[in-house]
Amino acid sequence: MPVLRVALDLPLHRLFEYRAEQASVADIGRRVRVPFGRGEKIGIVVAVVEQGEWPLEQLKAATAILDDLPPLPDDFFALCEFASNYYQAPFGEVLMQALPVGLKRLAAPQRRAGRAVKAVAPLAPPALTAEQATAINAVAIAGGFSAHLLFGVTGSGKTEVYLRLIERTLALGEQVLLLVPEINLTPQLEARVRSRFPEHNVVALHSELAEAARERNWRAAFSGAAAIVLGTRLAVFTPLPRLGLILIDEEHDPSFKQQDGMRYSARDLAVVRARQQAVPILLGSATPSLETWANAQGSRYALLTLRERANPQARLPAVRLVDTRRMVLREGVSEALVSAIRQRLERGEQSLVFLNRRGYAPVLACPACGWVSRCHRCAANLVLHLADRRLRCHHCGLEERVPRACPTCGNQDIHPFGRGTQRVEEWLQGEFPDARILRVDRDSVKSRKQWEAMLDRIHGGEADILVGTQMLAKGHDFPKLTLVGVLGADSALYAADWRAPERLFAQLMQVAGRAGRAELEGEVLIQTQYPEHPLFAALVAQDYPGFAAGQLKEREQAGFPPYAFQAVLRAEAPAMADAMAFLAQAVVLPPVAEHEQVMLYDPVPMRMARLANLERAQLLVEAGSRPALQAFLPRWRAAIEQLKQPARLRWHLEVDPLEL
DNA sequence: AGCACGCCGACT
DNA sequence: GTCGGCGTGCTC
Repeated sequence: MPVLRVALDLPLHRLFEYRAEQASVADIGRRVRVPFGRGEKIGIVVAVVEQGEWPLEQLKAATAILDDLPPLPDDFFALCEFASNYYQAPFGEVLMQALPVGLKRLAAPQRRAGRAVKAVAPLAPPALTAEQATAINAVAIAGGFSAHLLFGVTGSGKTEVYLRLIERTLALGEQVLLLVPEINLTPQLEARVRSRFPEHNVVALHSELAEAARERNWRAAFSGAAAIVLGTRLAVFTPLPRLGLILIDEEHDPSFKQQDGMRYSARDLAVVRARQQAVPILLGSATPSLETWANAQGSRYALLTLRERANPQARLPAVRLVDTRRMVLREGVSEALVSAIRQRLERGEQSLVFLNRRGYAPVLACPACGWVSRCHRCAANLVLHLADRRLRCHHCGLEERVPRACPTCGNQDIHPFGRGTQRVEEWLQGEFPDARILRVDRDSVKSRKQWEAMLDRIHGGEADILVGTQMLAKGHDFPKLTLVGVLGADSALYAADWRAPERLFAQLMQVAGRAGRAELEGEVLIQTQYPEHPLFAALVAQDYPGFAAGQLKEREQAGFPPYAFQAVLRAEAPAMADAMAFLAQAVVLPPVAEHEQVMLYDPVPMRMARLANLERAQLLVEAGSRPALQAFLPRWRAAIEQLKQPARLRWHLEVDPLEL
């Protein structure tokens, strides 16, 4: 009697066995309906054996092996198995999160016919620069697995390199996986890919797609009908029978890291997948992550640099610092920036004021008694949103109305402190009464539809001044935009997070790239109290390699990644003492003593110590090598699972955390 | 993760 | 006298 070994979507690191008379090894990779507890579940057949580990008479019979889909292939299992081991996530959970929801349901709802995709007229490809040709060739001639970093500033023509490589891959009859940070923010790339390959089926895979569309596209990818899969991090798991190339655009972007459930890096898994399937992978960025840059300086990745601008008419914007130390600012805005904006208004050009803080002011406070608007569920302030007269917590979503007087002492004279986009917008409107100002942040743009409408308005010249957060920094070409002003950049310079400079540099390079495409010269004005800071010097020189070298040196001296390998154990509970006590037990578990190359730090409350009424603490684990860390984690995790779990405590492990 | 069973407080 | 709190243990 054949026995099925089945992976189920459970937080357990083991498989379950079922009897199945008709089963054979051909069923490995098929979904299966099985009785579980008093109900039923959908699982995936991982193995079919003659003799299971459990006595046959204790096994239940599988209800049905589903064959509406071909079996999931070996390479899919291999990637999931790697992810399961590397991130300490249960295998069944990893497998199941990789499938569209429709395939995990017991009762399959009837499917409707898919809509046909409208064809677009193809565009003539532009001529290549020498550097582009070299890069394309380097990827094309490498046989089997090869990893490359395509390093080039905005406008250097990275996309054209992607498109040519896609073209070559399609010509070989192979499929392309193109991963992007957030598809909603980059409709231009999707449009460009579609219009370039009108003969080929391009499908999108991201979490904002409707369930049915996502399943349809996933099936098209799996069946081989789709030639190009354009997706966000979740798409890295998509089974592709003829995968020939993986591309990762904006590889440094933090959104490639999943922040809940299994906390994986889609970028890192993509490299693993490329190696497993012996295909080339190309990571593109103007400001690579320091991990990737270090790999490209060493021998792991080949470095392909695009120095020239693909459009020779487009010049790099001039980046200037505005030293605000001895300046009178009005609402945080310098006279230099005001007059630069005025100039643009007179010339009929657009300006962008970048401030990565939404709302009117980050806090409302009473100068008489020291009261500040606090969130009672989080260790955070409530942000003043004057547009709808609410105080709002940006972490848990708590909302309150704005009090007229101080809730503690009754003082009527309470003030907003600091500035967000709403306040800057309001002030600029007073300063430039005739200018059309558009605020672009998550409060003014809530959906993809609104975002597209906003982009249309900007492109249609309906705005003179844009005030916005990082939403505006991502790859959009605004042809009439010639000035970028940056406010509030300094806060990242003295942040406790040692990755903050890396993120700030990337963000400022990206937003600077918005200025002066096409024929008009661009100018970037960065207001700062630290004009001598090396980060700004590198930014003015637009010298990423110099900046990266400095950062890597600091990281090496401090023993931070990529020169150390980290994991964190986090615990959250209603009482901080419970979270801390749990971590204190974990520090002294037996495997800790047996792994001398692994160092465990003392448990500490997290930076955001309270979130949505839960107290949070964490414990950092560090090793000098990845193998040392990887040898330790499974044993430690198993021991943690055996611990008595205090009531209402939840914990998780994160490998390669981006934020501590 | 669900979902049972299993013993101690405020309610019809 | 019960409804229900969540602690503990199991699921092939």
